[in-house]
Amino acid sequence: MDATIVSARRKIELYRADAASGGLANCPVRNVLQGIFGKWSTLLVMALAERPYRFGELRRLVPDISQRMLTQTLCDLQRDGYVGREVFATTPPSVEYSLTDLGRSMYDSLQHLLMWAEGNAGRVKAAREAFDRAGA
Amino acid sequence: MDATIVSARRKIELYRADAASGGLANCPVRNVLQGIFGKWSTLLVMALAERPYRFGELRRLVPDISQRMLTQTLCDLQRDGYVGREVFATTPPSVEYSLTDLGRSMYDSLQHLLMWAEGNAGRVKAAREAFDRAGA
DNA sequence: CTGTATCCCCTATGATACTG
DNA sequence: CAGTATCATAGGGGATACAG
Repeated sequence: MDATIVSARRKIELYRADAASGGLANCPVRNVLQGIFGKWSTLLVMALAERPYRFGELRRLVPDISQRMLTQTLCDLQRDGYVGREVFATTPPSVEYSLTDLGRSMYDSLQHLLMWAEGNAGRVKAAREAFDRAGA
Repeated sequence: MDATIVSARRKIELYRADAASGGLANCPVRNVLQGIFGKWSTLLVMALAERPYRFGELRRLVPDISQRMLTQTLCDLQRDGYVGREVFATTPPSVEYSLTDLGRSMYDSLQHLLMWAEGNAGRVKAAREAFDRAGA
């Protein structure tokens, strides 16, 4: 039984840790993951890992996002401690967002998966197409 | 400009790669991530990383999941090439699910984030509570 | 420029019942 | 045992208009 397998079992337990007290919805690991994998969260964290951005800059950088979701996602990331928000009393006012140390730390771990996704997107796509062909 | 920053910029570009052709929904990296971060996907991959499981075993292991979502999530994971499905012609029939090489490879990269989440769930929780206190 | 406030819709998820 | 089919629902997400 190697380290990977042991680790997997431990994580299942953690994932299910609070199953007794209200179901998996209260699981701490799951709570963290849900904050990271919103539709826009990962993309914004990636952007802010590059450098701080202002609100409008982010909007231009990610043209698909609605203003509502940009505000909301940034607020969620700030609430989880990944993103810091600094207001400058210019006229008109400007707001700068940046990764906190916690956010940077999280991003370091997230990167492994991002790189994997980047390198294996073709394989996954091929698997999907093969599966769909077989079904049809 | 260190490797992390360069890498971040590259990923943003990849994330947005197909923005022209139908929006970020067609982004290859995003497509992969969405398959991994469904509500139950990660948990099932973690379980199957430990050892192969039969359908009923998984259901008992994850009592919160509905039968419908267990079937559907397993099917999605199979479609993406992460999970293999083997039918045994016993009576009554039994079906065994296991991670493929692709699934194992993906899980190796996912693990970094899972370990981070496990080790930092407390920090994130504290950040949320501080944020909510300030707002209230 | 940086947000809030509404309204609306659609998809992911769940509950339940039925089948090979 | 291992699914399918059907119906119902909540909430994530978008469009638009307004505000400090």
